[in-house]
Amino acid sequence: MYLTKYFLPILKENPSEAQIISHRLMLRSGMIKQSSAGIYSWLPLGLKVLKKIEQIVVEEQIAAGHIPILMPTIQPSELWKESGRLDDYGKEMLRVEDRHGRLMLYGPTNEELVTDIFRTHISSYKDLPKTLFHIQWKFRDEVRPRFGVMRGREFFMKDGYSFDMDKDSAIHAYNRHMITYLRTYERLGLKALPMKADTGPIGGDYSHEFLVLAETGESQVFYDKSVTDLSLGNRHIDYSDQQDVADIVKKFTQPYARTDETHDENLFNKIPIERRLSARGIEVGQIFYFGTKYSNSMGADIVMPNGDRTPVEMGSHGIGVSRLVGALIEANHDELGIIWPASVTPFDAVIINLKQGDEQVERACSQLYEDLILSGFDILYDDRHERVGVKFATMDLIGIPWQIIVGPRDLAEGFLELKFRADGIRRRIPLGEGSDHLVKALRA
RNA sequence: CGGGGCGUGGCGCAGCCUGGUAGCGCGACGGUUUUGGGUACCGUAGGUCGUGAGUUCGAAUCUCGCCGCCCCGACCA
Repeated sequence: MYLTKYFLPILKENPSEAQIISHRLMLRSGMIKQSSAGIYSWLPLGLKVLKKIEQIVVEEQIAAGHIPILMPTIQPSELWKESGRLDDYGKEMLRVEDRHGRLMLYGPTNEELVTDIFRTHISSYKDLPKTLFHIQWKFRDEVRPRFGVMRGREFFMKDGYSFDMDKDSAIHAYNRHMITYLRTYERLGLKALPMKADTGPIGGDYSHEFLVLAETGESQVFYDKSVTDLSLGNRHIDYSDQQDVADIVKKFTQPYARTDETHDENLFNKIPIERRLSARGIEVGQIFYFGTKYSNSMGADIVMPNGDRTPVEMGSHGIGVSRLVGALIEANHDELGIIWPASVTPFDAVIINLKQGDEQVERACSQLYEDLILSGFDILYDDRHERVGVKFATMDLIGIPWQIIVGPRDLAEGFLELKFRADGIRRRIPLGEGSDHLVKALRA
């Protein structure tokens, strides 16, 4: 993408409404624009990141055998009357009336809808287990939205719903989700710790939430340092192996890790003092097992092998996709701007032309651009007629991991410069034939 | 929802106390500048000062209502 043809509305100054760093950087780098309190438009750069996160989330769900669907944002209130949540949910639920005077609502979550889908089409244990998920915009009319997309009213979220014939199988679904989530966060380059959670308004008695440690987090968390050393790495997961999956989950949930809601001072004090840690955390996901709460009230029964009818066992599992954009920035930035992890960066590299208008340099830049695009990279080419300082500052701000710097001085000697955003280190690289050197460096 | 603050061109702000129909910086746009770390010069466009009512000869400035936005708290993915 040639920058002069793109839409990247950079702000030089901090908008006064943004207090925390991720919110500021998202506004300044032209990722989002506020539409009203807690509601945002996603501009090109922000949308690319949002979609990349979404893609990773989807891939990990599919890898575990979970099935994508898409449910609507506007839901009929009748289903919520059935489950009993129409009154329970309170003012957080945005209610609207259609032209016929029928009460509708903008979904804050989808248990009712998915249960309705399930009960009309599935009625036998033979069709189980099944996990349906979707990634859709949700709306919760927060009293006080804040922190930009991290606590908006409208938010993009993956929510998955598991259906199983018995509790054993449902717990396996729960465990499976925990691993898919851990994998997802690892791919995003985030350290997210699973913590024993309160079940909140959705109800149930089995729940973990995932927290990214960051000073601006909204929750106080307490944990055993040993939990931060755990990671899945590249190990292969066989999701059908119930025992193996349970063992992995056990390893990750064994060490003490709780938010202030479930914190138990006595248990915490049993951890050796040098491993006893407390910090702030951003919640980026939560998983629940809640049994038959909805299947019971909504009549989602299945026929068991012995012919008995019984309410299906359910769980729900959510990852805040739009919130993750903010969380990622909270975890990856410096005083100059954002530093994107390679997995979600809006562009793989940017070509900075130090002397726009110079025929040689322009030719070299376009050639590099073509070569790198052909090699499969997503490249931004800063071809603006701007001072170099402006270009460097802009690219540091938007946080593209690699900056390919091309100027007449180095070019005359057959070199260009490659700068890594994260550490600022620049390397002089021979232009060579084509862009082999670059491709190698970018893939490293 | 309780407490506090703010609403003046795209962004950041001044002017308001001591009423006399708007100003600065950045940005945008058009030129010149060909630049190795937030750009130099010239020029142009853009605001009925959130909104409604009131006071007054006259309101961005004073009074009241309403709306919006931000911060702290309670709440929340």
